[in-house]
Amino acid sequence: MATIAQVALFAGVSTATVSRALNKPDVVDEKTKAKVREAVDALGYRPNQVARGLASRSSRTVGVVINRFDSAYYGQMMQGAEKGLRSVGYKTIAESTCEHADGERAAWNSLLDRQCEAIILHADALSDDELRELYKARRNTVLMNRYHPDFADRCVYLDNIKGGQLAGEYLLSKGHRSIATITGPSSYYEARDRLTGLRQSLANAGIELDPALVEEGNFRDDMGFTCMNRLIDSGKTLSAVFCQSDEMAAGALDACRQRGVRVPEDISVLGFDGLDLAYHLTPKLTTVRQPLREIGEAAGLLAYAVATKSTDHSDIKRIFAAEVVERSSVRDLNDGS
Amino acid sequence: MATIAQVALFAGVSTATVSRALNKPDVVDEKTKAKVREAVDALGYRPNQVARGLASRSSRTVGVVINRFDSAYYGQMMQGAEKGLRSVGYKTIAESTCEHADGERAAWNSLLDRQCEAIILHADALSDDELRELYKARRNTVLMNRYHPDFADRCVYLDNIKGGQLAGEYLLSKGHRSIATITGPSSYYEARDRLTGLRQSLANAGIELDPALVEEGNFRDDMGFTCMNRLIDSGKTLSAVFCQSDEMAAGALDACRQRGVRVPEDISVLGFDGLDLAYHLTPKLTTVRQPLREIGEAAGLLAYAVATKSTDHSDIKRIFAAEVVERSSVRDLNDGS
DNA sequence: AGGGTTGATGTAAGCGTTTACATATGCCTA
DNA sequence: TAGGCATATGTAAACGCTTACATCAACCCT
Repeated sequence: MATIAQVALFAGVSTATVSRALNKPDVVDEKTKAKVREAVDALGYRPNQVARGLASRSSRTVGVVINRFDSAYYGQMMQGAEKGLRSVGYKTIAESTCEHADGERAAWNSLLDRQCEAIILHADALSDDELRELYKARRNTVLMNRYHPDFADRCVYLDNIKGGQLAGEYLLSKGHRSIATITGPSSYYEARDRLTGLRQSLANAGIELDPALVEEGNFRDDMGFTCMNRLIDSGKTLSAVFCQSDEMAAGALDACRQRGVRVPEDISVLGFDGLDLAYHLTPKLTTVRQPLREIGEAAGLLAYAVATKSTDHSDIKRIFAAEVVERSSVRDLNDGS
Repeated sequence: MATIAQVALFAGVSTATVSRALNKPDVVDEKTKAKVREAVDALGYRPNQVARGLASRSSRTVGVVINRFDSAYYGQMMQGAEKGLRSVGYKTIAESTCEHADGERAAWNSLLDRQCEAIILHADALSDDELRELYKARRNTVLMNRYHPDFADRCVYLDNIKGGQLAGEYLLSKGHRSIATITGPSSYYEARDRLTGLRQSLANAGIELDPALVEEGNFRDDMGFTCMNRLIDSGKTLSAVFCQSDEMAAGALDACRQRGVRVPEDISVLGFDGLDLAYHLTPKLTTVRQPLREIGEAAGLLAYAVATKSTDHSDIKRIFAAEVVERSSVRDLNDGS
């Protein structure tokens, strides 16, 4: 609770000298520094970072606005972002929005009011147009795991098209030809991209994705359940279904179990995300993993670069690639032949 | 980026009046307020919360130090805490520590330097003695889901003894008599308490817990796997095992599957925590749920009370009760008789 | 010896607010 | 009409730092 003035008094120097001794040690005399150190220790002085921020107009803080904390998906990105920021001495002030556009806007504003030097936004609800407005108003926003064409250099994201391709190629490589998919909402570009990627990979193999085999879900497990049931009811032959999220895959697995279809013997199921959840499912889910922690960390680093106005941040990775984590929910059809 | 001085100039009043118009509207004239409002709108003025905090010496911020964000367990508490804090207009500045005592101490200090008015600590690594020191130094710390006898009124936590009892009583009610348990590390009071509770409930039914049937795990799934194997290998008869975490239960389920013991036909498995994970396991795991979001929210509210030095916070719930969430991993032995 | 460097420190003006205190105006009452 | 009291506003001093600028001493060079 001691102030810099008290330290200065104790050490018999001016506050400016104390400040310099602490912040730019090379410009102050060794003996003076010793006196200051002594005073600091004696008084248990710790600089008030808020005052420091006000005076130096740099809060060393960035805001994170995120849908929610209590899901592994967001949690991993949050973890990565905070880690990245912490590694450069920045603090993370976090706000959840419960998937509400008003919440996202309000959080963005109030974090700026707190003098956050940059904002990491995981915007689910805000439209591209609104994001453009925000970005115009204050150019210090970083989009985490979302791509926006107008400020691509402020986006850290997964290449979803490649992710979809990877899913398709993997299934193809295991001998699957009749492939179904349960997508996310078509209003999400992630969902569209993954579908596009899947289509492309099939097309490369001369296969067209049967429209009757694509069900639109919402990334959540109950829709995985519903869509899988629809797929089964359709009576179409299908050997594999690619779910655009692990949660939907979990629902799909439940549906299969209830209907007596065995996974992977009768139908193979491939997930997407690579959450811990996938590991705990039965059968253990083969899935396309997004490197969420890495994406979060990169977003943190990019936010730091933005905050410090460092012009060159070409060293920060912004586009990430998915990878398949092979477990036991996809059958290798080549084996049996 | 407008400052209060510019607003004052624009409105033709003093900065003090602008400040009052914004913060205590009832003491300023209606016409003046209108002028101020106009100026605020015209200039797009938004008060600098950092400066405001410095001047009024209240940052309206509390710090949360937590092990990590990327697990459902911590995520839920984090979600609750942030929600509680947000509901009273406070910001959450969060730091993860990766289960490291140094990290917890460093985070605690640096958050205080940032003028957090209270700290919510989920301390895993810090010992009771160290916590006592911290608390002595600054009495504005709240312990989230941890109990410390020396400052019980600053703790929000689950009644783990009752939780253990509940587990025992539930198993008993389903007709189980040979009960095994896989505990957390005995260095954790939670683990000891849950075990105590289990013992008590069995004792009430005239049963003594067989020491050979208690395995010490570490709350994580690999140890659940290992311990379950040991239990099976022991050759002892047991009809149910109570795992002190859902993760360990997941591991235990895996072990059973590998060894060909059916759950719940051959052995029943009861979890603890009530994470989403439990729902996705096969069979769906019956578990003793801790209300983690509620605990987090209460911690947030208590932190607020501490921050505002409100003397009476008897309305804030501090001790929470677990509840069993019934699913399909525990067999009802009464049925078959 | 005088002028120019260099290095170390002090002085004081911010940073953008809040707030105690002073001042001014109008109104009521005796 | 003077005194007292509200009410509304302004003045200026904080809050705890940083930092541009001024100052001063010591040293070096010609």
